Amino acid sequence: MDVLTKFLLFFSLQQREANRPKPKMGTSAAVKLPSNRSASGARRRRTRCRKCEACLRTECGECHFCKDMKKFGGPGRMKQSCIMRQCIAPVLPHTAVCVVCGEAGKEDTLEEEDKFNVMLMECSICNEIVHPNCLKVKDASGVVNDELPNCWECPKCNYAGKTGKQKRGPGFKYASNLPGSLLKEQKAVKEEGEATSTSTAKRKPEGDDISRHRPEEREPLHRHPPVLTPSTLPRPRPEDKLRKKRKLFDDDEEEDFSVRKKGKADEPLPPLKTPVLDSDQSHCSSPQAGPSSEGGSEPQEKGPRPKARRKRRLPNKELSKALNQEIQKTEDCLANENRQPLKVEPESENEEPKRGFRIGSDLGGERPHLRTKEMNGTPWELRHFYPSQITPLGFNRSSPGTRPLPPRSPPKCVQMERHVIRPPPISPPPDRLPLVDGKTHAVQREVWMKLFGHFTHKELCVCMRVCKTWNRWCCDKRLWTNIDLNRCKSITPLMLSGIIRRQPLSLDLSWTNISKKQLSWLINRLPGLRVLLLSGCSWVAVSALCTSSCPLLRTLDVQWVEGLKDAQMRDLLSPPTDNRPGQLDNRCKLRNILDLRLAGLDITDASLRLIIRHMPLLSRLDLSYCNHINDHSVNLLTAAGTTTRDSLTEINLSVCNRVTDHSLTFFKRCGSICHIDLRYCKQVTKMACEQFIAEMSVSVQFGLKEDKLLQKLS
DNA sequence: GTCAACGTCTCG
DNA sequence: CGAGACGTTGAC
Repeated sequence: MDVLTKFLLFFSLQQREANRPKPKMGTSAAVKLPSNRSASGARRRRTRCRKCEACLRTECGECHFCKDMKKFGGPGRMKQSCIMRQCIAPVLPHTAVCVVCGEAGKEDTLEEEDKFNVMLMECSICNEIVHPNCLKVKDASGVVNDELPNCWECPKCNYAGKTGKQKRGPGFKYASNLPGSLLKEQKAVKEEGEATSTSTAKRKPEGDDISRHRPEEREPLHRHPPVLTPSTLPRPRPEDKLRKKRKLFDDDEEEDFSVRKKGKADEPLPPLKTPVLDSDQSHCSSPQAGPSSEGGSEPQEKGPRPKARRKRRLPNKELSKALNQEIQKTEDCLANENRQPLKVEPESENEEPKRGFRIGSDLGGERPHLRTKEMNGTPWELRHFYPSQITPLGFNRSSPGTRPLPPRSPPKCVQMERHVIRPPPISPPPDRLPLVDGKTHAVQREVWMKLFGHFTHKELCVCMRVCKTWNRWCCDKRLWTNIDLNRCKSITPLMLSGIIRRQPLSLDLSWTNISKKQLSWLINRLPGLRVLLLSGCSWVAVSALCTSSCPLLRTLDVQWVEGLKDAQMRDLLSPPTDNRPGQLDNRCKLRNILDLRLAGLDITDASLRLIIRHMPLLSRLDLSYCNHINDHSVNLLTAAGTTTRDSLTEINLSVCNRVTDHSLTFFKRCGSICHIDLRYCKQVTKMACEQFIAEMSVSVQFGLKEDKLLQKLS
């Protein structure tokens, strides 16, 4: 598609957004909040949008929360939504009404441009829900938070200079579930990015603000419509995301165009502006407010929000790098994005002058999902705090805060850490590529898919930046069944998010520095994972498997894991010790393992006994370079009554110097053995191997593929 | 009234 | 600080 086409697409998306159905508002009967709940007023609980991909999914039945549900045999105590169904854009309840006029939102009755003033907006700081039109304070401007539908920082709070944190009432949840490490990392990442983005972030808001603010009061002037220039095209940048508005309700999954802000120097491409901006306002429909910036933690910081751009350190590998980039960009776009400021805040000067941020924001609106919630329902904060940053794939994006802060100090934002998890898209991707003229490209998706199937992951990441449709297509699980991050030094939150989005069947994290929390977080969100390669990782990280569930895991590679010995194997293989009601599953979490790779570990027969006991389906076992493995170990594995005796088809004992010829006699008992690797076993002789072949020939024909490498012939 | 699950509290 | 528990809200 050419740029123009993309833009057109963008516009159409915006329009859609504008037209998207709004939640019905309840009647005035709805609960009313205390009129003065200003700062601490109780917040209305939000409810599912019922339209996002997450809401449309069925429960996975495998996540932690599903397992707690009575319907899945759990105790039902946790009362939490399935992880995969956590709403991306929770809406105000139907019963919500304006604290001023007592009426529900009326956005359905107006055109896009006017909707904003008549829709209910919840202040993320004081929690007040009002129609912007009902506010008396006209001078001040509110800052819309795109991350969450109908959310903003109301003019009063803005004017007061409150920061989200300060103001934030008790209602804002934090993503307490997220792995701290992830968060931290993200944070770090963000900060890096933010440093650069600080100004931007704020700006955005500003720009946005301007545009968004009540039309009447303020002129749309502020907003500068982004100029589209061919060059500007769509690469989604982080910031863009920020800016984008999210379409809250849209079903589209990924959107992708991102517009660039004009002024970013960073951008590779010249900044674009979208002409459409104005229309963006319409986006407001789901304005979100969030204390944007506030990362919550420090009020001050808000000001200088980091720019959206993230500069994260990229992993060494190209793929990881590409993945990261792709994630960032794409997701930005996708993600819903950014908050849009309604008006310009009184802000600080530091910030950049309002630029036409909005541009980006508009675009951004496309994806609702982005706003996914966090686990346990803490998504809000994320959104509020980092509206822009939150993206499905990448948690962190540094997004600018809504409000500009004075100091540029790097934001610490504690809250920034929170991150939103966006479930993989559930809606079917478009079958054809939309063209500028409204028609579609003749070549169907499946044909493109065949083409994409020949690309490397790195190339796919590049393709994902081309346009929204390609983004969607290139994210197809079929193209990412195996994600290889082997030896990628830095596993970033964005990468983790990207992995979740792609739901690979096989994941190679070998020789990475992944942390326990990251791995735990990841595993819990990859219920369909079949192959997990963790060789060379630390035991601390691998220990995440002790508490995480990966029911379909078939292949586990923990070779050369530092610190993994018998005691650790026990922790890994032992069933959960929690016998409280509801914790019914006391079977080994790795009971379905078929292929276990333990090369280079200091394990003894104690571990083998556990393996025999807990892995009844074990077919392939790699014990190479295990110095404690000896003939007795082989005897155990092949003893009468053990499941491994019949299930083992391949065993690797190469470089096990304590194994002798005697082990070969034990293997004769194995009914299914097809491959025995005894290479470099000093105490195994070629003669013994030949004798084994001769004796087995009665029933099974073996051959020596290499010296001391026995393989069944056939 | 029932069911789902949000958001906060509590405990380890 | 994170995970779990649970009161309560919101939808139907």
